[in-house]
Amino acid sequence: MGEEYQNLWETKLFFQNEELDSWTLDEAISGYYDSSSPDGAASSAASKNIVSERNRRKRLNERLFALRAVVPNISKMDRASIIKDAINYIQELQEQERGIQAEILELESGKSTGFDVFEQDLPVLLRSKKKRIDDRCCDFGRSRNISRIEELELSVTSMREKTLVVSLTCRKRTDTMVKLCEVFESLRLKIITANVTTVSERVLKTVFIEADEDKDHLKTRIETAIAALNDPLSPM
Amino acid sequence: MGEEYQNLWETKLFFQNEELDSWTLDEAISGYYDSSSPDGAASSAASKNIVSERNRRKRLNERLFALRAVVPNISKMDRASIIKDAINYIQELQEQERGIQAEILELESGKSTGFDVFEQDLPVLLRSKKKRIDDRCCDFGRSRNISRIEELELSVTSMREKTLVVSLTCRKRTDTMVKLCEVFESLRLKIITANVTTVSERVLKTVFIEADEDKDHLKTRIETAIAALNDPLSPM
DNA sequence: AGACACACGTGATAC
DNA sequence: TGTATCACGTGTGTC
Repeated sequence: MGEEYQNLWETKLFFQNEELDSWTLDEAISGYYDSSSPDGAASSAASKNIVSERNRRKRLNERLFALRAVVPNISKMDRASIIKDAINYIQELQEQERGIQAEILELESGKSTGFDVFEQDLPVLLRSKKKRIDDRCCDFGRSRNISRIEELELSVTSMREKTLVVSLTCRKRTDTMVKLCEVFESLRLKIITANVTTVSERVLKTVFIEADEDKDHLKTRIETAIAALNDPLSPM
Repeated sequence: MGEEYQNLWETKLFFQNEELDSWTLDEAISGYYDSSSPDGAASSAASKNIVSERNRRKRLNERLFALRAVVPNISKMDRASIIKDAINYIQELQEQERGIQAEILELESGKSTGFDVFEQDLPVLLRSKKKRIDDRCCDFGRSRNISRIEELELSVTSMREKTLVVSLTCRKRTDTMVKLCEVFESLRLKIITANVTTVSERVLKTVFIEADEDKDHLKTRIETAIAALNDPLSPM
């Protein structure tokens, strides 16, 4: 079905090119369409235009053909479908690139050889006491930059239909994990599973989300939410 | 120069769409070109064809526009140039992908100090390929020491009455996480909460346990269980 | 002027 | 049958 259609199209292109190669161009034009122009100059110009336009179409088809060649899994051989599939393919590759760049960023930022123990390993009781101490520190630090989300690295990748993966790292400050959880609480997301870990003075959080939302859109939402948390007084 | 050309083209498209939106289509056709067709049916068919063709061109231009949008560093706004740049861009991305695949292969087989990536952060395409590599490694390693618990670091701390915290790390091999879970299953512990994460080719596991058991005793139990898993043939 | 790029309408053709 | 796509020649516009 689609296969025959492809063959048809290429056959058409083939004949077109064959005409151009085998015939003298002026002959082809004059023999085809000489109902007008007793004037020789005008005829020449018209034929020039015709052959030029023909070459232009030929080039465009060749490029379209080449585009189809570099895109795998082309469904239909439509002109529009070719471009559409190319767009989708480019977007896939771009997603890959972004994810991997984010990973490399993480890789470079958190190059700590040894790995220390995690705050989350502290027992709940101790942590509550610790929190009270932190709160006192917070009273001092509210006007400073304690309890902010610092050195954030955020990447949102779409896994498959309806599933997004948010993976972020930031400096480990007091209540950073709590603040992160509050941020994701405020976004009202459909969280499939989430994981928060701290290692080498940084917090790593990974969240699987079920959503139709665009990944870039979600990313900006998270960024704005974190920005609002970092600076609650700013116009939001 | 190229900028004005772009604007020109988009203006043309704009007018084209405006015509389609503001006029009645049949009016547009008949008012434009009514030199033929005294027959009403034929005229209708012709106009249908005309509007259909117009929509087709419109769609194609939209797709071409979208293609231009996803391709960065577009030099000229030519139709042909757009497609050409898209092809070049795709080929660049494909090269990048190959390089990164090689990196991942190294990363997977060798030791990387830094801190890499959650496996789930890898894009889907790469993951499928990666999985195939993993499977191959598995086939080679089954008879050797793959799927063992290697380079284990284990600590058991008693938190307060009746609560122990096990925190361990080991190399990340195939099925390491599964094996770890099996170990803790076999110990019949009363697990409050557990967390497994992989970072920098290592697996980190933290388990909160409710037990009266002595922490050193639990530690030796875990060690022997892991030893038994690593060498099932030994007298256990 | 000439070269180039585009949109348009039209007929042919395949499903 | 009608509804898709396509190539073609042509007119129009810009550089």
